[in-house]
Amino acid sequence: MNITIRKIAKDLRIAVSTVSKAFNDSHEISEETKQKILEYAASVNYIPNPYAGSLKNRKTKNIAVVLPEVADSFFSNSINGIESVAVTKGYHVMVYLTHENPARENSILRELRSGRADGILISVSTGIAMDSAMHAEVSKHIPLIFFDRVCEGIDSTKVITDDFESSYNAVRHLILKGSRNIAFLAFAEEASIIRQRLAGFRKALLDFGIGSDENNVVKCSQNDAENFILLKNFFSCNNKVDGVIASVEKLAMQSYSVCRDLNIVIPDKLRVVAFSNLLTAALLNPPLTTVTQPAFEMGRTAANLLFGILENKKHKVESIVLPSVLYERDSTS
Amino acid sequence: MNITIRKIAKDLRIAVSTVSKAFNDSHEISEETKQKILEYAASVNYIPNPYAGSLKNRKTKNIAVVLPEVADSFFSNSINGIESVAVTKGYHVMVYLTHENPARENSILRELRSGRADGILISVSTGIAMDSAMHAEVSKHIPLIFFDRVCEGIDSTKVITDDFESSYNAVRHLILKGSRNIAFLAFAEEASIIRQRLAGFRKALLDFGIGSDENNVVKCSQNDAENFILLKNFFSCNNKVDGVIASVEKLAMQSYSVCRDLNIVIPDKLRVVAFSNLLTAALLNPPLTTVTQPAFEMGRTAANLLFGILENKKHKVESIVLPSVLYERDSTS
DNA sequence: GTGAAAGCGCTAACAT
DNA sequence: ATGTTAGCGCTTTCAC
Repeated sequence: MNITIRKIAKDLRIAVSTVSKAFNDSHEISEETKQKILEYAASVNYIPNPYAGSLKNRKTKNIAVVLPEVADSFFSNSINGIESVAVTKGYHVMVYLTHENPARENSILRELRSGRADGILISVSTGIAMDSAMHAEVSKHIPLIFFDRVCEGIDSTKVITDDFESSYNAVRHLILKGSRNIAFLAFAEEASIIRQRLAGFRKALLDFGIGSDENNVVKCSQNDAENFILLKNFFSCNNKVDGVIASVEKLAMQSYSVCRDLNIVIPDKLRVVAFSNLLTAALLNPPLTTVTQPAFEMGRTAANLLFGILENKKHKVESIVLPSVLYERDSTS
Repeated sequence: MNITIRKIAKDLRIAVSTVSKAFNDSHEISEETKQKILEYAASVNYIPNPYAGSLKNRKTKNIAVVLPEVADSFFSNSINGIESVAVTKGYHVMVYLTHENPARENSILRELRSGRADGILISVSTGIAMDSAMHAEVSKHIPLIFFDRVCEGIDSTKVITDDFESSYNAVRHLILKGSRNIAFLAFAEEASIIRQRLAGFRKALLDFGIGSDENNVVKCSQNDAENFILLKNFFSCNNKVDGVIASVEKLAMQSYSVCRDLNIVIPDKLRVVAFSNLLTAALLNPPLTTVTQPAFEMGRTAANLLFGILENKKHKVESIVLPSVLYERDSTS
């Protein structure tokens, strides 16, 4: 059996409440007994059960991080950001993966209403409506903060990046480098980030008078194999396309593979810029120009916001925008 | 206030124990009342508090995954493997990052004795002794399974890969391709995996009569900036080196950067093979030959083993070895 | 088949 | 300053 507060009390012949108060550093306990208790506890290696107290004060010191996936440099770095502040606040991080499956995401959120964690940090998967009833409902019961991929229609705190502007800038960059026929590889148009990036793309085409050809928006799917074929077809059949915006990392990788197969030389024949946090971007062949999201900072900011809410209950809904940065490399030279 | 079992009992004018039993599908409850209770519960959206029961039966349905880092393709993929089985078993995954800091790792393990999670899956950080007292102690109190980076001296279940053999094979591969002066970039020699990989390296040099020159083992540090300088010096000063084994992904990336700076052409002047799970390995310049660990499977296997222990208490200590595979690419052609 | 009551480990009134 | 007691939400004997 584990050692409990009650056992300590018995061993020391004092009341459990005294022991409890000693641990909570209550001022109504004499320094002397406090010391005695702490020392004894340390000697028997006492570690409080975190969930016993949680029953009363409903604080587990756990937070849930809900993500589409983890094997992705954006998400893994945002976990780093979240963890960096969780550690300092004494919180524990639970990770939930939705694998871009709305049904799975909903069931995770439903479960999270149980009180398993005190708050939620979420980046919604594609297919989740911008006013998802489940997300709205859950956020009413437990502090929930969206980051990166948000439900725009729900009035909850959000931490996002300037997708519209950075997409606009990426397109302008391609145009300045000489591209005139630019394609946008859209991953799941329902996602907030993709909508924004697509809007920035269209606005740039318009502003620079390149003409927005709807055919230049390639609607990709969730399936890697399908996308590969899709992209192969697209690039084979549209050889006037001389610039491409990959709206997510995966699509950039696939574009590289496809171009290699098709002997399309980047950037000579096709310039590529991708929304990506890949550490290896500079080592690719050719080095990849990226729009890089402040993943770590977004995670850190979202976590800070959540702990602010958790610690003093006052929930001022806010929307924070952290800028992405364009790293110019050889794929657009 | 949240809806509880007690409220349901009151609303339905029955005893709490009856409600509890209904949820646990007890046979001593009539189908009729069971139905009534379940329906009512669903209608009011009842979700049991997971930690209330945990006080009695000490089962939280949480497992802790302790890792050196998460922004690494091996670890993120092993999380995927772990999650894939946790989901089917109804377990929740808590992620702890040690950042290769033994002190941090020990404090995490200490905390984990609190009962916050039912079991632990851990890949130890460098600097942790192979017979770490803390790890040994914790594993006596709570099911703990090592994966990949283990404490060899502790008698606990482990899931590893064939580091010695795959390292040996990687060296042989370099030799067959023509390399005669092979260096080993060692990341933290204390780590179990590095020791094994180093041993495989030395054995191969011996077997093929290439002569093991201790100077060819570069002891790298945890610090990226330091390593960059270290490697730059090494490659500048040792231009007879014509093959290199990067014992971890990071060191491969740094070698690529260094070679680019030094105008060392891979593989003409230097062949490179790296222990790595990088998805982009094939897209690098040049495509990188890798020894790839079965990350997903290792996570999945470790999790299955843990749930086995958790579910029927019988703990037969075992050591499972899953093979890595060598992907030959242009960096060693 | 259903209910009453004790108790899991802890906190927080409320005494003393 | 210290002790008593009543829960938190649930499970689990043990009665009925």
